[in-house]
Amino acid sequence: MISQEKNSGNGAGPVIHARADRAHPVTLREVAELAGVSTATVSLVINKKKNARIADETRQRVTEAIAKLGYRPNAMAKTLVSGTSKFIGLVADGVATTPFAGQIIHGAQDEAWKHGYALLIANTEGNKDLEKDAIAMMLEYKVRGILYSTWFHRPTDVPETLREADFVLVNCFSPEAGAARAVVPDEAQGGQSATEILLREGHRRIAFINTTTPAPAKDGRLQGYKSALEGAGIPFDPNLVIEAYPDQEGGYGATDDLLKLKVSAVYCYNDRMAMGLYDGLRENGLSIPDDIAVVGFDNQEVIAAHLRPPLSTVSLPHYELGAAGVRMLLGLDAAPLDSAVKIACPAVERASVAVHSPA
Amino acid sequence: MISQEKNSGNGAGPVIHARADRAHPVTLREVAELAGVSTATVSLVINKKKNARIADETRQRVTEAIAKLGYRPNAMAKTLVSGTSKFIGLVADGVATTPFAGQIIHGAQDEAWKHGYALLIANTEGNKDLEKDAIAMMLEYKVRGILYSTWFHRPTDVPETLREADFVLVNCFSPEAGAARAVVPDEAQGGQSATEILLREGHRRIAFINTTTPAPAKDGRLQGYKSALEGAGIPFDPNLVIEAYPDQEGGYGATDDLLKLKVSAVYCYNDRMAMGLYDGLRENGLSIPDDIAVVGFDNQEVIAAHLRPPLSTVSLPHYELGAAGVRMLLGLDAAPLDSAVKIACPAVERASVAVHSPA
DNA sequence: CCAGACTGTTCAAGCGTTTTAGCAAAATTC
DNA sequence: GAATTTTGCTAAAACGCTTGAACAGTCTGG
Repeated sequence: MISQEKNSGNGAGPVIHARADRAHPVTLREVAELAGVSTATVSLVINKKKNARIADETRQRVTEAIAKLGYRPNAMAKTLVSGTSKFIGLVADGVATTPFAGQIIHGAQDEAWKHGYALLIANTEGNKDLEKDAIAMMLEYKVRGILYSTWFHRPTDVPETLREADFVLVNCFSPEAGAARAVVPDEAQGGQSATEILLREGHRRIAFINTTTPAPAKDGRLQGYKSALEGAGIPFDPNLVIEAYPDQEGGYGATDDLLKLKVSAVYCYNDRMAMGLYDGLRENGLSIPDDIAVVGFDNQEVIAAHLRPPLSTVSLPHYELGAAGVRMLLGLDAAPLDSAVKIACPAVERASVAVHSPA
Repeated sequence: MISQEKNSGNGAGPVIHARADRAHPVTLREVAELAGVSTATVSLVINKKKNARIADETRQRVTEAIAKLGYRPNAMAKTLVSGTSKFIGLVADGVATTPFAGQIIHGAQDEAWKHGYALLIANTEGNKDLEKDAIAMMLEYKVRGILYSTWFHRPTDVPETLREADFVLVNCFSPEAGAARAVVPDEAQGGQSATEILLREGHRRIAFINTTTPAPAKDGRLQGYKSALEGAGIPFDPNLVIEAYPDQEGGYGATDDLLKLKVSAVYCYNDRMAMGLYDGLRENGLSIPDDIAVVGFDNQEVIAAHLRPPLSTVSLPHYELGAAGVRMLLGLDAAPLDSAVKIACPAVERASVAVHSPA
């Protein structure tokens, strides 16, 4: 409607450029002039100041002028006055590499939005120079704070410049204690939940195919496996833990070793290994879950939900990590400096573990 | 080093807060005072103005003052003066839903960065209200322009407010001609490439499992299949085209129909269908690629690269879409209003199609 | 040795807001 | 009906920066 009015008189010629005429953006002053008041008044009306005393009639006139001109406040000017912007920076090392980062972004954005903040995202793909530039850019835009995130859970150095801002590590943590606020997934609890899915169905002899790659997840998930067994009164047998590279090929390659263990169930370090293992088991004529039950870890949708049979697994709470990071940054959640906050990894049960209905 | 200096004298007590002291950000004026010059001079030094005449000695002093104070220009103030910001907005409907969006972001960011722009990303997950807020936010931050992207190639309505900005549609297009600049994948060429992978290996009777869901991709990929056959002098046989829902289950379910066709090769609408088809073929005791060759479409890494055997497919050029979108926005690439620019979908050959070395 | 050119630097206006102090007029009190 | 309070609004400074005009000095050529 508005742009219609603005464009009236342009005739019915072909569209030259698919955008409205916005050579000179409308400013507060113009609104003020049209409404016949001062800019101060317009500002007061716009921001609905509590103790501003504005006559209803005036408020009305201003509102109309705003609508008529299609006025948009200039956030830059606003920020200049207030000192800090309504931006939260998010530097990620792998938005493109992995589907996970998307969830962190999503969670962070929803939470940020809720508090009136917008996300300024920089994807570094691990490039340190880019990272430095990205942080510099964020500092120049006077972000409220920065979320520094990694695509897989790991220790990380805190870049020097990051310390110039308020920041929270997301899905990573600083090895030096007391150095940074951080939020990470609770690997141990996740590993325990994964194992418990199997225990609950009566499995007693459960193998764990761990990763060969050192990582907090490697230790945590193993720890969880042990805790679960202990909780079920089953002694931990190190022979039941084998290791392989954490991808499809690794899982496939572990098949033979696994079969030697004569277990009725196996818990894989991640869904990709489980996917490879599916192939290996199938080639051996074994059926899931009847011959052997399988659980994974990560809940990587494209894989887990669509394997045949669908894979029981444990979710990495990326969405929650992002959201919690924002809350910690804004001081809404407790954020200890001495240890990372842990977010639960919820179990997701699917058909790769038989559901024995109680007799 | 710098922050060391600032903190010297703080004693060796425990770290209270993991961030530098930045209560009052350093301004241009402070730098000017320390250097004993005017703010104008500092500004000139910082921006390396061509025709600014600054004594080396002065330049030196200013540079030192900047370093010493750890000065960061205030981008907001800069923007206020210049009128438009160095932001490009990117609204996406599915950063979290799909791994693809990450590539669009990545491409857009790399290209934007190259030209001194930062990306202001908003993930709407399809929510129209959110979308409107997001666009409003971008307009208030006076973005240079907006990239409006969808996670799968489709027609889309252009939101009214989007027209207030300079914009480009990415991975989508407006059904009304001449209404918007747009960049999309070249589905037809992709479909042709996919089919040609099979033709090149001597297959003559090739099935196409298309999707049941209407989409530009459905038509384009079929079109490409036809062109490829035509190019090879093979008449198009509609009976060789079957349709199924475009996911693993759909591909799996299409197995029986496919087998009836007695083809030596099949081209699937996407990788997920191919993944399901793998299961179906395997259950029928058929081996890939010896009994039947398979190609997919999308090049969804987690799937295609890691199936057994790895899947030959065609890449959706998301990275390029993002990059091209930015270039079109900035006027670096031609950007016709009357039809979308098409980006090639490159073939990715893997082991699901036998490679017959020439005798 | 002076006009003109050049060099190095500063002045000051302006970008679009917010916000505090203050002012005039209207309403209320006694 | 004077004093006081309340109401409705505005003036002007400030936020941190850029930039064209202007200004002293110093060179240069004639």
